[in-house]
Amino acid sequence: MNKRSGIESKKRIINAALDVFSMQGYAKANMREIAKIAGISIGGIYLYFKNKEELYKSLINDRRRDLFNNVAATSGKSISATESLSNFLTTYLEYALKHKEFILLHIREHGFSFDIDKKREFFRQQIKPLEKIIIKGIHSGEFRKCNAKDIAKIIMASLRGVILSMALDDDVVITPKILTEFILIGLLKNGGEGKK
Amino acid sequence: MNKRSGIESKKRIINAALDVFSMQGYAKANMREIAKIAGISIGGIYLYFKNKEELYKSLINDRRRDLFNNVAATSGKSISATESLSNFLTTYLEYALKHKEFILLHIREHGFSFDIDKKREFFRQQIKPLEKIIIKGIHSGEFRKCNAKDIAKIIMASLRGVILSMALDDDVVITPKILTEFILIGLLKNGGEGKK
DNA sequence: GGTTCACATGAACAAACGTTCAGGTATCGA
DNA sequence: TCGATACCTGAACGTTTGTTCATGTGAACC
Repeated sequence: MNKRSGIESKKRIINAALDVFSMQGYAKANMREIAKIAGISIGGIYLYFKNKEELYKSLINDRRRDLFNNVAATSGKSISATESLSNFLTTYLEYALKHKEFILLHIREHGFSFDIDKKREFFRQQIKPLEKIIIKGIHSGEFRKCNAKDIAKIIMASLRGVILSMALDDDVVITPKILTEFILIGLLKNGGEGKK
Repeated sequence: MNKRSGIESKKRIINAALDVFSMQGYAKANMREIAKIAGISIGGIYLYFKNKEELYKSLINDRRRDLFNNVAATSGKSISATESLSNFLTTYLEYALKHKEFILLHIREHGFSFDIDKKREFFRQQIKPLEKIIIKGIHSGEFRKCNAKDIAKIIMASLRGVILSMALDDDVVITPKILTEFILIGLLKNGGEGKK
């Protein structure tokens, strides 16, 4: 084999691992296949990662940070709560479409494998900005009065479901626009003004 | 060991398998553990199921039929589309809470393991009644004009996400009532009457 | 040329897995 | 008591897996 830089080899391994882990799940994924796809020998992987678990964790943490930065980058800019919400949803959906493999992996393995605490923390941090947007919207009079915490949970859960469905089924396409609209105005014709 | 009826043994195996599969996922689940929990020997399992895959499939198919019957039982009764929708959501949420293990298993393994076609068919059949409800609501004037297919997809995806979140996080509790309300009236204060 | 260093290899090992099978046991009708 | 039947056992087998390690190779410096 050609001589390569350590950095390049590591990158190759990470990419291959992301492929294999997301296609097969952690348990079924096998180091030999990752090595093959990365164009390196089995032993080679262990030069860069202590073991399978470390490889997996490293992967997940990288991507999490990435997603988090993406969301942070688009928040705080917009003026109205409606706009903020739209941006929030759009950022997530677009990121998810770009990184299907990561999404699949993350949802598949969430709550089962190691590092559960980190995962819960991650999700909690995802909800926080959403809750803020809703509170802002209520205060500004854009949104109806509601329990911001509950609604944030519902929206986050729905978003997860939408992303999951799109990642799983190629023929499920839900645009940020139509999702935002649905979340904003609901189904009823008269906007449910009879309710509190 | 005590002598048991074949039927009882089979039941024990199915229950144990559901536990183990949903906790560990298909790949990591191991026959010896299932046997232990079921209170039978490894060899014993193979008296009732050809192999691991058949055991898994049998499990999944049983539960799917069960859920399907549940949904079918509560549809068609109600009068207004709003009521129908509420029933639909409630049935799913309640079933999901009762059978967390199955839900976890189903979502975890969807699109990855064998029998993918059956799974897609299952999801398509889930969406159909929902779409009908929406069309009914539009015709009756209860719901705003919208693309019923798209909205059905969004609602189904959201429902999946809500169920997933509740199954994964014990502290995420979303009642059918609050979910229904949210889907019906959305977030905006004025119901978005400016939109088409 | 010799030495050092970073990078790479894949046979070998131990553990864990799904599955098989030769045999064992309780129950019951004859 | 004697099969016959239904139910059950777990050692054994072959395979696959994660991981290790003795060994190899090319480039850079002296």
